This record gives sequence, C-alpha cells and structure tokens, in this order.
Amino acid sequence: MEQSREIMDQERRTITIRDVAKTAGVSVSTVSRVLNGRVDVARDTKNHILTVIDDLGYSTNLAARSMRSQKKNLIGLVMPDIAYPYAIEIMKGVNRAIAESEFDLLVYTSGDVRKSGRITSEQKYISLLAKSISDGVIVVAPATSEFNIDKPLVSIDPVMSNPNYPAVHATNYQGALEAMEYLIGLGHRRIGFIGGRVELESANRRLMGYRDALKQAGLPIEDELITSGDFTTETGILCGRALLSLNDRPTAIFASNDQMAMGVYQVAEELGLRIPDDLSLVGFDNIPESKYLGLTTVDQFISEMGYAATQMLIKVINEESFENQTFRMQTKLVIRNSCRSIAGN
Amino acid sequence: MEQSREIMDQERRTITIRDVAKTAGVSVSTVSRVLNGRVDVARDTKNHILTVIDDLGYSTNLAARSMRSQKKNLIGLVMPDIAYPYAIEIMKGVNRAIAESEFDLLVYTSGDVRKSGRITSEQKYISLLAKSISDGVIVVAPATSEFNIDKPLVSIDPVMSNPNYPAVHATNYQGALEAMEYLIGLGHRRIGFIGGRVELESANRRLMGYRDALKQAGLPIEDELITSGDFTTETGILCGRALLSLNDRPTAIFASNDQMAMGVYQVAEELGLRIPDDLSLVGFDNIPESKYLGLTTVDQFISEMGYAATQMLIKVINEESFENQTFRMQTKLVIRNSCRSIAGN
DNA sequence: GTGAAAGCGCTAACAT
DNA sequence: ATGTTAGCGCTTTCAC
Repeated sequence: MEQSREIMDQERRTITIRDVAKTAGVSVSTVSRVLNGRVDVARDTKNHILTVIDDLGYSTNLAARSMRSQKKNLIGLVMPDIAYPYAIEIMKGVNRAIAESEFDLLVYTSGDVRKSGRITSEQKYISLLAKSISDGVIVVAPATSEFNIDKPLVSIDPVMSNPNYPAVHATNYQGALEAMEYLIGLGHRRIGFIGGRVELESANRRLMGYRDALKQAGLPIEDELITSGDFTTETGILCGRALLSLNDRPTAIFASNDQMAMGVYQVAEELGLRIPDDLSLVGFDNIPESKYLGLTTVDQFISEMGYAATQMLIKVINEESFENQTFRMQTKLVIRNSCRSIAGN
Repeated sequence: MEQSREIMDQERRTITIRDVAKTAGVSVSTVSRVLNGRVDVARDTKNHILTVIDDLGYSTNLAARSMRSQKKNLIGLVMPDIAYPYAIEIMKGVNRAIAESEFDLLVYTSGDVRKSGRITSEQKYISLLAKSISDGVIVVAPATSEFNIDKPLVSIDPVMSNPNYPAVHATNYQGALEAMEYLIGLGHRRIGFIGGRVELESANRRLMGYRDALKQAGLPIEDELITSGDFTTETGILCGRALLSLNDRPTAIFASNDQMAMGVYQVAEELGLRIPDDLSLVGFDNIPESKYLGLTTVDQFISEMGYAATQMLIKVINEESFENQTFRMQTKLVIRNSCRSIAGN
C-alpha cells in the first residue's frame, strides 16, 4: 500500500531536471549541459545521464527553458482562425518552410475571430504570448497594427501598407486591375464587384483596382454594382443574389476572394445561369477549391506568402537584424474557365 | 542623443510586471492580482494599474505564468505535419470546439514527419513540451505510444487500440467491411486494395475489414490485389498503376484513404478508364477534395473526431479526472457516385 | 487591500 | 569536467 501510493505520487509529479540530477548523482547544471548538447561533458557522465533521462522519461519543461535561454528554435504563427481556406494555405506554406528549417512551429489561435474581443487587446496579448515562448512570430492580418517589438515579427497581409515591421503582401491592386482589364477586354461593360472587409488594406486595394480599371476604360462606376462581404461564402451568396437580381444584371462579376466567388457560383446555379456561358466570374486567391469549380481567379500564391514570411522571419532571427523590408508577392491571373466574351454586343 | 538611446533601450527590453508595478507605484503582487482578476483589489488601484498596463503596452509572459500557475486556458494539439487533408480536417474540428470554449489553442508541429527522427524520442519531447505550457494535449497518430501522464492527454487515431489514455478513433474495421460489402453486393469479384502505413492501428483494421468481407463472401484473398501505400496521393498513383496493370485487372478498388483514391483516379484517367463506368472506386476519410471528384467514400467524420477529442479533453481538464475512455466515431458509407454494378457477369 | 518573500524549472555565469 | 549560485517573470502564501 505504502509503495503503491509512492508510485502514484511519483507518476503524478512532473519529473524535473533535479530528479534526473539526483538519480544520476550529478549536479543540475551537468544535466542541463547534456540536454543542450554542450561538449564539455565526459562521455561516461553524458551516457549515464542520457540513460537516466530515458528511464525516468524526463523531458524539458519548455516554459522554464524559454524563460532562461534566448534561442528556442520555435516560431510562432498567430492567426485568429485556422479553419478557413486562406489560413490553411498560409499554414501549408509556413509548414513547408518550417520543415526545411531547424525551427519547429507553434500555431496560436483563439479559434474564432469574434472571440478575440473578449479580453482587452486580445490581439496584443496573443501576439506577445506567442513571442514569449518563440524566437519570432508571424502574424496574419491582425486587427490591430501595434506591437511591442522585442522579438522579430513578420506580418502577412497587414492592415496598413507601411507597418514598422517586415511584411508580406500580394500586389492586390495590380491583381484586381488585371482581372478587370481581362473582363473589360472581353467586352463586358457592367461588371459587379464584391469587396471584402473595409478595414483591411488588401480589400481596399482590390476595390481600387476595380475602380481604376473602369476609369481607365472610360466606364462609369455604379454604386449598385459595388457590394461588400466579409470573405465568407455566405456573404458571397448574399452579394451574388443582390447583384444578380438587379434589373440591369451585370454580365460579369469580380469577387475579391474565391470563397465569395464560390458563393456567387452557387447563386448562379440556383438561378439557372451557367458560369462561363451566362455570367463571367472571376475570383481572387486561388484556393484549392476553386480549381474544382474551374474558377477563373487571381492567384496571389497564398501558401508562397506563408513560405516567404517564414523565411524572412528566420533570416531576421538568425541575423538579428530588424530591417524593415516588405515583400510583395506578384499576383497572376489564372484563366481556367475562360470567361464569356461579349465583344460586339 | 541620450534620450533617443534611452528610448531605444526601452523599446528593446521586454516590459515586465515589475515595470508596471514600479510605474503604478504598487507591488508586483497587486499587479498580478489585477492581471488574474482577483476581487480583493480596490477599484481605484485596479483602474490605475489597468491604465498603466495599457500605456506601457504590457502583456503577460506566458512562459513565466505557466511555470507558476495551473490553469493556462490553453490546449495543445501535437501533429507531425499540418499540411495534409487529414490534419487539416482534424484542425477544423478542434478549432470549432476551441471557439466554443474558454480555451485557446496551440498547435505544435515540426512541419514534417521525417524531421521527427532528428532528436531522440522527439515525439515524447514535443508532447511534453506542449504539455508544459498547456492544460492538456491532443496528440494525433503518434509514432510512439508512451507518454508521461502528468497532464491530461487525448489521442486521435492512436497506434494501439487500447492505450492508457482517452482516445478517439473511427470504426475503421466496420467502415472497411461496409465498403467491401457494398462492392461485393454490386457483383465485384476481384477488388483491389490499397493499404496504409502498417504501423498504424487504423490502417490494419481497414485491411482486416477488406479480408473479412472477402472471406464472408467466400471470395479468395489474392496477394497481388493487396498493395500498400503511405496515405499520400503519390503512393496512390503507384499502387493504382500496379493494380490496373495486372493481367486480370480488378473491376473495383478500395483505397484505405481518399488521398490515395485520388491517385487511383488520376491513373485511371491516364489509362482512359472512366471512374464509375470502367472501374468502381471507393476511398476512406471523406476529405473535402473527394466531393469534387464525386468519390464514393467511407466517411469517418475526421473533423468530428477533432471536435470530440477536444471536448473530451476539456471535460477531463475541468473535472480533473483521468478516466480512460474511448470514443468511437461511427463511419458511414457515402455513395456519391454509385459504383458500377456488374451483377450478372 | 496590499506588500514581502519564496520559489516554479531551467540556463548561464562564475567557481573549482 | 563538474558544481554553486543567481536569477528569468510570474503567482502565491503569509504577513501586516
């Protein structure tokens, strides 16, 4: 009985470096040296300690370690939500860069954008939180743009165009412009637009591209053709319905992301409109799903952005330079499903 | 100059609870009390401290906090890789449960299964590592099955069927059996099989389902019809090629996950075989991609498994009971593309 | 209601 | 080559 309780206690308690030291009959620092691969430890001592570590099933307490040492070989990725296609693509790219590196990855999320509001300046909180245990952080489209810069930070698609830290974003304006020029070139005169959340720099630049393309072509900018969603398929449906139920229905729609374009796709189907034939539809983002629908889209190489951001961050970490550089991913129009030409109408 | 250097220094240094205390003219413990929402702090003091915190842009160092306190409101998800469909589905489910809870999520990955081998018992390392900063951990298909149980742990699709911690897995055997019965019911007599990594319990149970279904139907089990991949599309292609180039080509193929089934799909296309008509193809997992190909598949509700695992973990954390329960997700055959019936041949 | 002091598990000087 | 010691930033008794 005595013994079994002893075992219970032993099982419950966390095994620390001190337990290892005691069992091995050495000091804590020697164990620490072995743990951190220092060379100044006798072979025998080292082997013995390794055995004890294995026997006891000891493993480092990351929290304690990161409090003391600088290099953690860990990169943090902070996202408000990890379940939408954009986030997933980012993660794929980050993941690839991580796999090629000596770093491991810690993705931090509160699971839902809306939950972020709970605690005052949650965004700041989670960012710092991740920083406290990692060597640097990648932040995706943060709600706030202010950070305590005591650790390297790279931002993907930041709210502001010139933040005071390195950033990666796509050539949103250029991409939208090209998409519009493509549609206009096909003869479209009434082109609907579905925008994204207005507080985002990227969303605004896509809208600017839409407007400028029309202007350049000498076409009118009509308010009824400009709708706005929040990048989800649901709002794509809503906006699609609004646009397609106009008296003078647009002959083409440019959605500022693919998820919303997919919503339009659905609405068009409901209304009996076939997508390349009855309505020209272009999206933005090129998420995997859009391939299956044959969507024409502006590829901003999301996963490459994640990859680039990670590489930038690693570079900054290793060189300890906080240089404020911006990487612009070139967008590209992917015509999978050539839109209907109505030239001559 | 003096001043600017001072500012620099200030910017670089991390702002700690002591800075807040000093600025606010109170003790560290009072600040800590406010931070943790204790009630025994005077309103005025509290408000003042809150202001200072905001001014200084202070935020808690997670590492330090988790060293001292028990409740961290953080759940860890440990995965070898986060970029393949299965992992993504798990994450979606976990994410949903997290969004509904008071917990936040920390996903830990080394980015690549292969990298895991680098450090001795890396798997144990990362698991403990995540545990040291979270209240509990969800582990997905770990290479090893031993863990130090000092924190709640739930495993999804563990290697062993009866681990000594709560686990979630699908009814793999039953699912495979049903898929096979479906194909056999359509009259198929030569059904190819593509298995998964043999060290995984789930893969073996799917193979057992295949074998038993054949046995029950009085059909021979032929070695040349049984191939094995590693759950990637590439190996699906390899196995598909092998099976479809047999002299006596199978009329149906059951792949033990959808990614491999997609590989077969590709091979079939290359060979000019149309999928429902010339070859019956069933997968397993029901990842989003399979919807677009119209794949018939065994749905194991992956994301629900992530959801269930998270809920189980939260329950265990809150009740502090380490009960060893197993949750079995019922699989379901999803016939999207009814396979060719050859009854009567 | 608030402060002083003890430590969580670890690493990094500084000793020896 | 190894041990001793001083903290990292925080929470938590225990005093007052």
